[in-house]
Amino acid sequence: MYTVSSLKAELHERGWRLTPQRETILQIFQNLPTGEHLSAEDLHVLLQQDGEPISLSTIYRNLKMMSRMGILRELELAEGHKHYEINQPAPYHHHHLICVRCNKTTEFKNDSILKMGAKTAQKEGYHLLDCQLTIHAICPSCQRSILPI
Amino acid sequence: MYTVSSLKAELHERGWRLTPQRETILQIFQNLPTGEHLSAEDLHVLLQQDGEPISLSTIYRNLKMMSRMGILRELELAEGHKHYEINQPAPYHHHHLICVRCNKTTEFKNDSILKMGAKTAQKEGYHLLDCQLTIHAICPSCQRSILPI
DNA sequence: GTACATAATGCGATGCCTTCTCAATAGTGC
DNA sequence: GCACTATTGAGAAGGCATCGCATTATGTAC
Ligand SMILES: [Mn+2]
Ligand SMILES: [Mn+2]
Ligand SMILES: [Zn+2]
Ligand SMILES: [Zn+2]
Repeated sequence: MYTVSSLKAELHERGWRLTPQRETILQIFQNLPTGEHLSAEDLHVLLQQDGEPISLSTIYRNLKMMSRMGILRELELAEGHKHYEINQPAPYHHHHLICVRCNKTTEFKNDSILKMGAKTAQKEGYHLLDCQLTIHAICPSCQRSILPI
Repeated sequence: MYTVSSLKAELHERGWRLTPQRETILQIFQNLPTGEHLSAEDLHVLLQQDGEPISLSTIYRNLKMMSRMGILRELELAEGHKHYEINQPAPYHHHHLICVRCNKTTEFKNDSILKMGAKTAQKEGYHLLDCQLTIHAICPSCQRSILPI
């Protein structure tokens, strides 16, 4: 599991700083129940409720930074905004099946996909950050409904 | 290959109509060279240059509709806006390796991923539209540069 | 071919997620 | 503690995408 001290070490490597805001954000995602994903706005509200508010600007900046570092995963689960979750290695690593109509999201695991992704990145000389299989589909419930699009 | 008449048939099934604009958009994507992806704005400019302009609203509406039908794929290749390409079955089906710093995109094929995706969707009773493995990484060139984030 | 019902288009206005600007604050190394 | 400068917070700004509505035009029935 990624720790606060390893975050600090990685930040310092690049001449960056560990702030209470970054520590808080990391801890929120580390303790997030399986299957839950947070948007920037979700996180903002959650932190306000917890009594340790962080400005939306700072949240956006750090979600982006931590994704670029490979600590978080940036997911497109719904239209219009991103969702985030902690990026974990196998066997916790997983993928998403999304209904394009109701946005219902189901997680599933498949070890071989991460292996293939890592292999592909390595073959091209890339430094892997995240590997996500996203299945866009229509769920059984929405197939029965006669809603447009 | 998906044809104009099959588009017409699918639209009619739902009580929708085939318009010259929809036909044009489909043909643009069918003739797009391998590895090219278009944003809504790209498509808008391209059509204006070709002398058959289509309003941006109509482009947005139809890109979304055709993605929801499984005709096009909606891709997150860069920050801030979506890219589209035609959705093809094996052996043309492919995936994307993206550098998060310079947005360089490389396509790669892997038949087993689509098979796994189709299997997962089927097992859950979902109607598959698209299955995309996206690898976020840092390309060799960007690894050498000392750019922030 | 004509007429009708209504889906689709085009235009501008609007919405909303995200980024930007910049003064104030606060980590880090010495 | 001090200097340096990365980071934060607040509001303004940007930009992709959607909405509302009058107008146009497709598909169907006659
Ligand atoms: Mn997840
Ligand atoms: Mn492609
Ligand atoms: Zn659904
Ligand atoms: Zn790069």
